[in-house]
Amino acid sequence: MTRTREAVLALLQRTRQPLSATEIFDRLHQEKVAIDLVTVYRTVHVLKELGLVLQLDLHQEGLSRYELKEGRKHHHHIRCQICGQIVDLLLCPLKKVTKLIEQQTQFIVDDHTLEFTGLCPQCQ
Amino acid sequence: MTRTREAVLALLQRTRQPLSATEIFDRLHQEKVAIDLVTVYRTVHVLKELGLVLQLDLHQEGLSRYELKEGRKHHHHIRCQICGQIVDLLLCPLKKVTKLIEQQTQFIVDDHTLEFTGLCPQCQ
DNA sequence: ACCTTATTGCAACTTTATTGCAAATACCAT
DNA sequence: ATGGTATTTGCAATAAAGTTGCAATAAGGT
Repeated sequence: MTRTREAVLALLQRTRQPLSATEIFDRLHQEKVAIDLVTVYRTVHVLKELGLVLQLDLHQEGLSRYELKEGRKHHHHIRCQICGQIVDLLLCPLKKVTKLIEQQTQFIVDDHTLEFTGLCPQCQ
Repeated sequence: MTRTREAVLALLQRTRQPLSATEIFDRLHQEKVAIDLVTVYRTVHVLKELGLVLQLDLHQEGLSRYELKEGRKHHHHIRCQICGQIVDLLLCPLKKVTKLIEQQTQFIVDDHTLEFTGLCPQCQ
């Protein structure tokens, strides 16, 4: 664990929203932390491998976002199509469905992604 | 409707799997249909606007895929992590959940994406 | 056939992400 | 602390997906 990685981790800890690589880069530079964009990519990759961070690929965003996994329960997201705000959904209705799918398709399911989009209260 | 657009549409009609822009380009060229990659992108965009085609952004693929919407019911997908095969799931367990989310978050939900990944019968 | 409008191809460009390599930093044993 | 090894970082170059501007071509109506 280097100071650069600590800085990325600390940023993710104090940020509610899942951040993209560019956002991590920009925010750290605002805080006078010198970090290369390549290092951001490599760092989130390492943190993901270590199981500390989750990678999110939200529909039609065309980029990856990263959020802290540490101590968080399995959850999903809803994104506002106007302002881009991302809110956590502390539910998952897919346990039974997963079993049904395994029966119907003969796949072994090992993951799923679920995301909602819509209009947040402010943008309605 | 031009012959180029007909060719893309016809390809999507006879293909089971959702295709990426590059795949559409490659397959049409194999069939001696001269089409520019840019035109593929513009065509699928138009077909999407017309409501004929659905855009899929599957998790961690890093590209968009397109499938025919025409006459198909709302559905989701499961993708094999080994061979990349994509199979349709003719179910959607999210109607009640959507209402719950609208109550909890005050968002107006207008869409969702749901995708499963795992191992297909052949790759297990 | 003619004229207008929409579509296509080419080239250049944008954005997100990855790779190679040399320099800098962290870690460990002494 | 000091030195040596392995890891990490920054820079430059590159890759891949997708977009934009513009001139040339094709489509459609009268």
